[in-house]
Amino acid sequence: MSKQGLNMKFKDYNDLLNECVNQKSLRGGQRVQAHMIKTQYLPPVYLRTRLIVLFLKCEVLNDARMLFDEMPERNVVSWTAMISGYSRSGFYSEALCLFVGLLRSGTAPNEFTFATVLTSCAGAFMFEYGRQIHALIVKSPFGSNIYVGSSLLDLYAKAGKIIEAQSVFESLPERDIVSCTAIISGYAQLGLHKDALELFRKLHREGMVSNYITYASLLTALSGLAAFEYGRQVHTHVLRSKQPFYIVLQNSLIDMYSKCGNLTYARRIFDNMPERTVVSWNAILMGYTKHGNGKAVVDLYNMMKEENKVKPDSTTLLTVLSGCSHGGIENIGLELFDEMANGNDGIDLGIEHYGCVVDLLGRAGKVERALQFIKDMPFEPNGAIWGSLLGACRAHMNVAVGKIAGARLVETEPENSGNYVILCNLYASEGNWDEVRKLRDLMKEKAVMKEPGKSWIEFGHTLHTFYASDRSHPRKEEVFLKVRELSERVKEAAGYIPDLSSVLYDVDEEQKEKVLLGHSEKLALAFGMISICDAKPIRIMKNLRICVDCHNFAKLVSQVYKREIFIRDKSRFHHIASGMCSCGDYW
DNA sequence: ATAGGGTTAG
Repeated sequence: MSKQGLNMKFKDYNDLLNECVNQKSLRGGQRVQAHMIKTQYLPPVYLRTRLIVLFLKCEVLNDARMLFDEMPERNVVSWTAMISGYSRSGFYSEALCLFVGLLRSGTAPNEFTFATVLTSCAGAFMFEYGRQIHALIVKSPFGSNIYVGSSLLDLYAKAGKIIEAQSVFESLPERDIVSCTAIISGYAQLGLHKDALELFRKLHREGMVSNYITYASLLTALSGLAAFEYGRQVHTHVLRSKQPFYIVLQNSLIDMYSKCGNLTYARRIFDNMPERTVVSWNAILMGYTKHGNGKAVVDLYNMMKEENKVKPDSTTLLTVLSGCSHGGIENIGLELFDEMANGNDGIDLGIEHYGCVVDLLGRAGKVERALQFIKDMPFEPNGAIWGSLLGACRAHMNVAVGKIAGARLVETEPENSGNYVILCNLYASEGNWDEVRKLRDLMKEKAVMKEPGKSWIEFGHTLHTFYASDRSHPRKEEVFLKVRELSERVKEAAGYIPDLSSVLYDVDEEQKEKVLLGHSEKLALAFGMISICDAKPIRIMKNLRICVDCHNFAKLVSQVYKREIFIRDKSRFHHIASGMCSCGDYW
């Protein structure tokens, strides 16, 4: 800026600032600002706002805020720019505070403001506040704006109100790829994977042109369904469509393949990535964790630290600890926890990380030490912690500690029926039938019906779903006969004894066995034995944790029929072959 | 001038 620049006017400043915004030049903006001060030029609202936008773009939020606070007057664009700056950087509550300031100042928000502020509500989990803003929008002329609409439906979806989200989506005067992706991902994020997939297919038929965000959301749903064939089709399609291969999409592919049981494909994508984020590492680590491959988890974690390009986050640490536990390398896990707790990574450990240590100690049979650890830890133990300890007590038949954990669990989560089952088994093992009876009464009174158990299996490009004692499948007769046949055969050949203590209904023994044979994973297994060719392994998915009896049943089937079985339950993969399971019977 | 949807974990 030379001498003749000293009497610069609005237009000159404006041109200069536009140039700076385009080039994202912070220094340029600062020079313009200094020049204005030097020449005592008082910039109008418009130019001040341009400068704020530039600072926000360069991520110097505090400088932008200072300019904003110094403004003698503001218009809706200045407010909105500042609000969206906070929102983009994740300072949602700051953004919401400013929105309140805007309303107080008597400025009328516009469609840009509403779109931004709804995103902030979702980010800050302030759904009730979002609903109030929705009421403002209804009174405003912006209800039919597509940006406002997609932001609003996303807010409802993230609040778990999918019906409201769907109705906002349907009321949109027009649809574009963003609003379509928002509703698909809404279903996927809520675990309504089947609905997400169906909606995707419908919108696709209607001509939706997907982009990489749409595919990432779709892949979340396919991971949940473990729909391997479909997932692979999406992968090929994405490759063929020659979109730039975004990291987010590769991350979803890693997750999809590992949740479909194909770690080889997942690892191939991971290895070939030119750039990785922490999510890429977490996704592949989680894959090995769920498959019980503790060594691979630790190797990868070391590789990550050696490479030193991507910093681990708290999810990484959690996954690594959980990987050591599921992978049966308790000592290494405990060592790593000490390292983490001493702050090498500068990440605060949460109660979940301490929960992993309880798992590690419990799995190693150090149940008393686990109890002591819980007493010493800097958190108030919650249901997950006591549940983990109770699981260890069941596996190692430690009735004394089990009573303590069980008592605390019945207090903290009286509605969880699974806890009663384990506790009853423990008391039954020492013949304390009085206590068993009391617990059953308590359970009848307090426990609620959990999510119904279901299992599914991919065959002939279709997912076949089974519920407990299901009679809806077209081949049900065949399936029931096959379950009986399997049961008789493993009884004879391998001494299968149904674990009747897992059934808590008050019915006779014959009925109990019937209940056990009706479990959804046994139905899916029988269906797989009928329909899938002998050479192929059977892959079953289950929405809850597999029960002890079904686990045992599958092991014996694998032994007697010489068949490889993969079961993905809520917590991990069980790779079952020759009568043994990769989980080491601890899950 | 200012705006919406996305990947891992529990």
